[in-house]
Amino acid sequence: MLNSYSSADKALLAVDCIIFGFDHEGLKILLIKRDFEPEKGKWSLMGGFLKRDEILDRAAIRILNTYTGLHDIYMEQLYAYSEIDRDPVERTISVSYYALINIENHNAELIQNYHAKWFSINEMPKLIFDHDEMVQHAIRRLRYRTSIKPIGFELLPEKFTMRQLLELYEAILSKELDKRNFISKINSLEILNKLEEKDMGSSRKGSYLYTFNKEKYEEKLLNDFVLNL
Amino acid sequence: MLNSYSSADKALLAVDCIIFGFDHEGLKILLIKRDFEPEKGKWSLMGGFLKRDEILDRAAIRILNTYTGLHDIYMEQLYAYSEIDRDPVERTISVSYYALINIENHNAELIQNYHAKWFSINEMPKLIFDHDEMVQHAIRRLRYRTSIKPIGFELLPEKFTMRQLLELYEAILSKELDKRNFISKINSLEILNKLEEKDMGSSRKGSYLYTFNKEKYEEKLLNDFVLNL
DNA sequence: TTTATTAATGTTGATTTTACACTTAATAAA
DNA sequence: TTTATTAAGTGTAAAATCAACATTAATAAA
Repeated sequence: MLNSYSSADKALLAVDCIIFGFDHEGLKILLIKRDFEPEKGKWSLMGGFLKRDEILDRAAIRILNTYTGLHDIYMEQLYAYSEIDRDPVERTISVSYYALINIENHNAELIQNYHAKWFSINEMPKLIFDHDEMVQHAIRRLRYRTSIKPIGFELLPEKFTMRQLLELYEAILSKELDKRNFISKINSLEILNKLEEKDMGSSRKGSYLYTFNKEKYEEKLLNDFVLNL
Repeated sequence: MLNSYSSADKALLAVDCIIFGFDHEGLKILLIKRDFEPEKGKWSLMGGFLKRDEILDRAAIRILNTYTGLHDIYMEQLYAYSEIDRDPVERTISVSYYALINIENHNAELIQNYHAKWFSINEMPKLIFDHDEMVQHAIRRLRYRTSIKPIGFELLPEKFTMRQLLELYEAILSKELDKRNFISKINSLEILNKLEEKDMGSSRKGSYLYTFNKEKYEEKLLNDFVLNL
C-alpha cells in the first residue's frame, strides 16, 4: 500500500551548513576537521543530525553554534541531498543551509576554540561525502542571488568603504566591475548612509565610511528591485 | 554526543508534487482526493514516502506516476518542510517537487482513472497539512524562474500560436504583457520554428503555428541568457 | 614644497526597453 | 460579389539604462 505510514522506511536527517565569509583576502568558507568516524580528521562542512523536536531551520542554527559559538546568524535553506550511499554508515538525507557572515565581526576567539577554519573558496581542501557538491551549489546560488538583490552587507563590518563593497561583489561574482558604474548603481538604490567619518587605513586621502540603511532596504525589497551588475 | 549516529532520531521522509498545467482557461494545478487517513477525502498534493533504496528525484517521479500514470516528467526540487506536527500521525519531513506539463498532451484517460483533478490556481480548495504553503511557494518560484529563463514550453502543445505563448506568460506572471514587445523579444531569442501551417480555430485570418527548437534553446542556455518580460 | 598614493567624480555614445495604432488576411454574412 | 467582422501581424520613436572611459582632490611622507 503506497501510503501506509507503518510500512514506510525511516531515515536519518542531517543538516550541513555552508558559511561564507569575506575579508581583505576575498571570499572564504568555514570548515571543520571532523572529529568522529567515519572520515575522522578530514575536512568537512559543519553538520549534525536533526532532532525529534526540532525543525530544520532551528537545527541549522544549533549546529552552527555548536561548532563555532556563533549565534544570531540568518541561514537560508538550499537543497536536500539524498543519494543512497552519500553517508556510508547509514541512509542519511542531508539538507544544506547557507549563510553569509562578516569574518572580522565574528572571528574572535570563538572559531579558534572550536577549531573551525576559514578557507579561500579557491583553495579549499577536498571535503568528505558530497560536501564539495553542496559547496559548489551554494556558490552558484550566492552568485545568482547577489546579481539580483543586494546581499553582501552581512559580509562586511558595520562601517565599510565603497572599495570594500566593490571587492566583495567582485569576489562573489568572480569578475571585475567598473568602479564608477558600481558606485553610481549602489548610490541609486539609496540604501547606504554616507558618514562624515573616513577610514584612513588605506590611503593618504582617506575614504568615506558607509553604513547600510536597513529600513530603506526593507522598503525597497517590497517592490522587488533588481541590481544588475 | 553531537554526532553519534546511533543516538540520532529518525524520521519519515515524504515527497509532495506540485504539478502545474496550462490550457485555454489559464494556469492550473493537479490535485487528488486523499484516499487514506488522516484527512481522507480532502484535497491534497500528490505525495508519498521515500523508500530505503530510492533517491528523492526518483521518488517524486514514482509518486507522480502512481497517481496519474504520467511518466517522463521532469521535476525540480523546491524545499524541505519540517514543522514538528505538519503531519499529525508521525514526524515527517516533506520535500516538495514541482513540474510544468501540458494539459492537453497529458490529460487523456490517465488522470480520470486515477481521479486526480485540475484546479485553476485561483480557485483551489483548501489543502491538507501545509500543502497550501507549498503551493504558494511553488507559484513564487515559477514566476521567478519564468521571468528569467524561458520555460513554459512544457506547458503548451507541440505546435502553438504566439497568442497561446503570450497568454501562458501572462497567466504565470499574472500581469498583462504588450503583444508586440513580447513577440519581438521571443523572436530575438531565436528558439522557435515558425511553421507554414496555421491554426484556423481562433480567427478568420488564422495564426501561424510554432514549434519549440530544443537544440537552439540548449545552446543558448549555456550562455545563460535572460528574458526580461 | 614636492611627491606619491588612493579616493572621488561625470559625460557620452550605444543599447535596450517601453509605449503605442494601423493594416492585412481570411472568412461569413448579406 | 460585396461588405462586414475578427484577430493577426507589423514598426517606430522616445525614454531609460548600460558601458566605457580619465582627470582632479586630499592628504601624508619625504
